[in-house]
Amino acid sequence: MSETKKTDRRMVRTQTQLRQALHELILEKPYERISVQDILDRANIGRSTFYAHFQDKDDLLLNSLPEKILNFEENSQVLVPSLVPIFTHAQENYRLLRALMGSEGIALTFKVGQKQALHDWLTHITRLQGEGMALDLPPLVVAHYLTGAFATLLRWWLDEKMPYTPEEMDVMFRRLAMQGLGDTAAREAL
Amino acid sequence: MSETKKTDRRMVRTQTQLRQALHELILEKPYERISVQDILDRANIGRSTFYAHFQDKDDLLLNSLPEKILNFEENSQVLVPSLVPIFTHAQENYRLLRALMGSEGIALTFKVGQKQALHDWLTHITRLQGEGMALDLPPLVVAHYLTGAFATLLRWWLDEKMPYTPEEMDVMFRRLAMQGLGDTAAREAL
Amino acid sequence: MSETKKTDRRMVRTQTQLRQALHELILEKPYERISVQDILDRANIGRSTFYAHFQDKDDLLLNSLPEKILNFEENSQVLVPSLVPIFTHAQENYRLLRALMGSEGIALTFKVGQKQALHDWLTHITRLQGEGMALDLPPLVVAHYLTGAFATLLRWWLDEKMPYTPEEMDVMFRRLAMQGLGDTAAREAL
Amino acid sequence: MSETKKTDRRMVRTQTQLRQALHELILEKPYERISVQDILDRANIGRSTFYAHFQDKDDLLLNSLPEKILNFEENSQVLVPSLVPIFTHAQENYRLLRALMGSEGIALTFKVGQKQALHDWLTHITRLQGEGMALDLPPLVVAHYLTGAFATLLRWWLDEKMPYTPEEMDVMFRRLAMQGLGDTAAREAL
DNA sequence: TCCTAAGCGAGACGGTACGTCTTGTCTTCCA
DNA sequence: TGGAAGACAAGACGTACCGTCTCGCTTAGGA
Repeated sequence: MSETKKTDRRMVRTQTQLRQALHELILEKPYERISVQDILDRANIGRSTFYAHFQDKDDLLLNSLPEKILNFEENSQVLVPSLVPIFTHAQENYRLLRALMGSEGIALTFKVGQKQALHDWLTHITRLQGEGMALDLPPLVVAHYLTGAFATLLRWWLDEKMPYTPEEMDVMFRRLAMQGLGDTAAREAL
Repeated sequence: MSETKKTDRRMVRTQTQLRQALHELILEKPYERISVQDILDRANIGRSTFYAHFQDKDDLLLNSLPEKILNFEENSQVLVPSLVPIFTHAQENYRLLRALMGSEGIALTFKVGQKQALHDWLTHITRLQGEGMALDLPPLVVAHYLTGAFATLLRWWLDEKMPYTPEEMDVMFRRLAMQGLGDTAAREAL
Repeated sequence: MSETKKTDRRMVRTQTQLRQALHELILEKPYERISVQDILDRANIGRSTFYAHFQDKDDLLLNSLPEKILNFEENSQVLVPSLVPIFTHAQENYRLLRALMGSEGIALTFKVGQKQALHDWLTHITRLQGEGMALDLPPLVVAHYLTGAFATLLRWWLDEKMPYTPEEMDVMFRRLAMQGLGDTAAREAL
Repeated sequence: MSETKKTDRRMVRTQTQLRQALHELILEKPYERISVQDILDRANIGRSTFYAHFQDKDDLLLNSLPEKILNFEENSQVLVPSLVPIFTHAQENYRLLRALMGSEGIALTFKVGQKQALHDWLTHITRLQGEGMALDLPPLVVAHYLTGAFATLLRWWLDEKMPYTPEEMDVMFRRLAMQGLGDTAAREAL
């Protein structure tokens, strides 16, 4: 039943070439300084073909990146699920992500990823609430708090050349998220 | 000792005009679509003059914004000081910040602000540690965690047209930071 | 002996559709702004099919136009034969020719037509000379002179929406060609 | 009181460079195959600068050519003034005109030149009529007839590498224009 | 009647040029 | 003498076409 036409395969190939070319270029020079023409030259692709497939250099970038940067396993009762897979995934794409650091490319990537993560987390929290979990803070606030903290930590971790293992990061993050700083440090009331 | 020459005053005036022009334009159209020429036309300033004062459109923007988005009072023993002044400050600049939302302008602004906040917070934490506070997590991790969460919440708050008062935001944030979600929600171990 | 295969008929049909489509489009917009794609869309013809039949848009145009714009009756002893049939012919194709006016299309058409006319006229003159006619000017000069004058007049006549009848045009042209302006106007020597 | 500003001189220089570059390129390859980019590269001129001065490659061409291809001395009582200066002028620009031959460039040039010539000739004829000259043909017809014949002859003359001297061409043309072919060849009435 | 080759539509593709836009530099003019 | 004005080089952008090509579908005409 494989309905893949020859034409489709050609298009997939074209897109792959473009993605590949962009990846290579990202490793070579700052994302901002990569022009569409650079990509075309590298991929041996015509200009119009590029614009037939992608809107933008940015569009291609997003299409080029791992589909799901964040990937929640959605059946647990835990409010903050393990983030090990995510850190591991980032680790696997380390070279590319690192090369994007500091450029608009990384901002774009994280913007999209964070949005996705936010949505997932919000859905998760809402579901748990529906299943009877008590939560005396607005879910939106919690979700933004968590994703913001997480995205920033992830970014820092990559920036600093991954100074901890994914497991260590996960433990630290969940510790902060679940217990806060109170046990450790605070001696005053708020 | 007042060494303010005529020339200086003129230069201040020029810069003010440019700032003002940018502010107006930000309220009119997306930051990305504002060209240097737009600013020059609005301010009745010559091109070379602009580049004599600022490197960039971005440079002008950063110069145009409230100097300190984040401003810590640095004498308390509290790990998470009150954030009310910051929310209030943002509230006062609401129109401008709102207009920047979604554009690269806000990314830039927050990038700078967050960096500043990170530095302040880190200094603060380190000082407390020096004064004997126990903290079993790396200060860098904590500082990034907190600033990331805070910046994201602030951004969301502005995006959503400030659905809570500065005081409410402050309470919620500190609650999450100090106690985490554990009391509320978690019933399982990690 | 009719060797017309079905296949041939199919091809004729395709070419006719293309010609027809071009004609329609010429009446709708300037020739330069008609793209091959426009023609294909109008004719419901595939791109490759077009290029199997014609080299060019121009090729199609020339193929689309009345084969002989100029048509000499070749037996007379008159140096300048009646041009009435030509004007009449142009009159019949008036709408199309008019629509082409001002565009490269008309230039192309007249270029081809004038070339044909030149050749015919030159042959004609040479034949007359061979039959004993005295002519103290180079035939090439005379032929270019006449065709140039004629083509320009024809063009003007179409441009001006045919302000005279074909017969009037013919009389005036032959008058100028045979007698020049001398009788009328010149009082000085050259 | 020479009011030529420095800025003006700079602009003149830019335009001259562009003209010069186009001239050179025309001598090297067909006009159609010269791209704007070619001109820019040759002239060391920026793209935007080009479009600030000229609409088009064509615009530049027309600006590049001798201002007046046809130049009537307007005080004589002669219906067909001497064309020697024009042929001579063409002769001086022979290389350039020759290189343009066959391309759209020459079509454009002659189109503009012929239009100018037509206007001048028409004015001339009309003036003579006003001064009492009898002319039993419509001036428009005469003017188109003459300019058409002349332009075609000029083109042919250049095409054929100037087989006659300007004086010879002038004599032949005026002979044809003033006396027609009648004396020579015609034995029949119209 | 079947089967094979040609005509054909559809449209992806590489390539080229276009005219627009913006940037940052540089030169000239003017107060 | 320093700021205003603005010409300029540079070069990326997204659009429009072009002519080539590959692919299957349809169909005619010979076996």
